[in-house]
Amino acid sequence: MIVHLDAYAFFVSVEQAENPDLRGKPVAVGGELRGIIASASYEARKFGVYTPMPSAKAKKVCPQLIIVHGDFRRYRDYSRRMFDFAEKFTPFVERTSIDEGYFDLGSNPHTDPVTAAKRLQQRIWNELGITVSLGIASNKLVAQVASKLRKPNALVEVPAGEERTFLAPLECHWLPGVGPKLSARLREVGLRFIWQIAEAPMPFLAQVTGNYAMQLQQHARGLDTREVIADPGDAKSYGMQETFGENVTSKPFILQTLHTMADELMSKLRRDRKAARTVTVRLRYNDMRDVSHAISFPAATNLETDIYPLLPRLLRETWERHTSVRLVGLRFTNLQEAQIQGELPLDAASARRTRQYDAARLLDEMRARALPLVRGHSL
DNA sequence: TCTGGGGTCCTAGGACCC
DNA sequence: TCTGGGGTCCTAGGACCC
Repeated sequence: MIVHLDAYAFFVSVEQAENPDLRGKPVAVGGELRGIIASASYEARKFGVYTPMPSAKAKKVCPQLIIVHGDFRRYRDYSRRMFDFAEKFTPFVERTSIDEGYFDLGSNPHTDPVTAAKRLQQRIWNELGITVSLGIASNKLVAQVASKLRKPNALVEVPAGEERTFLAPLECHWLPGVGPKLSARLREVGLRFIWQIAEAPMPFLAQVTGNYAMQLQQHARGLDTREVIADPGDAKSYGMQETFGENVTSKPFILQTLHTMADELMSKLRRDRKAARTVTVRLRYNDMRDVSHAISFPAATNLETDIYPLLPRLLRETWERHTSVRLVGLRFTNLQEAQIQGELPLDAASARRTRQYDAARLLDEMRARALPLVRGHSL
């Protein structure tokens, strides 16, 4: 059996665990200026605060709302401890996000999944003060839906053989992969409930959802063959984006922002001994239109000398005159293991590259050591 | 006081190769 | 000379997830 764990209002729960005064109050974690609500307490939701609602609007719907700024280091720490508990029950744990994951209890016939899940739920509450919901089913998909069905602090078990019956009466958007767009499209053609997708003739469904139709119908019938993966592997891209407090029309300012982002991302690449082959710049204009441009190198890199000259060019290609920019983003994709010293044979170019790489890494390490002394705290 | 930030995956068209 | 078809890579955009 597979268990899906879903923390309830995770960020807010962590804040409440750290500061019990916040319990029982309308609390949200979110940004101030043009930010959005990332997590809202049960009390806040009663006022109509939901995610991702603009913070400004949330404050309007619920004037007494306490908005806390997120502390992602703390959330990551709680997350790690939460999944450490799960690993005491089974080595087959797959984290899918900071507050969600699967674990497979299948192999041990002496373990009753429900009893084990209850113990885990209790333990997370006792030791972390975090409320989680758990879904138990024969596959990932059904376990995930089950865990989200009756939050908070729920434990929903779907007995083997009843997957399809369980999903049938739910509205389509409960299926993972059915977001606002597809949901609306399905409704347009009269498909409102999951049972209707399960029973729809395939040619009809294919007309509506294209190549996705087969998988969608499998899911609607409660079928899913994915396994719980203990090691999800490395990230496939590194990126950053920033929404400005006010829309920006200054190209130099945006270029400066891109440089800062590039520095940070290249540091991350080097730290993880990765290099990227593709760089993408994205602008979001004041009308919420996203425009992006990308360039690929013949070989992966993580060096300023390669990346910096590209930024003005990418910005120029993405830039539209007379339109102000609300967001700028930079992303590195097509990641590879970085080539580091000791690789043979070395031609002149790659030798220079290696020296640059070592110098850059050294600089990163020096910065990492110096910063805590300079600032009085570590990152 | 409209609409964040971190990602993944898919698609479609064009270039290019054989 | 006016033309096929398969394969791969690259780019831009978009849907979706938490």
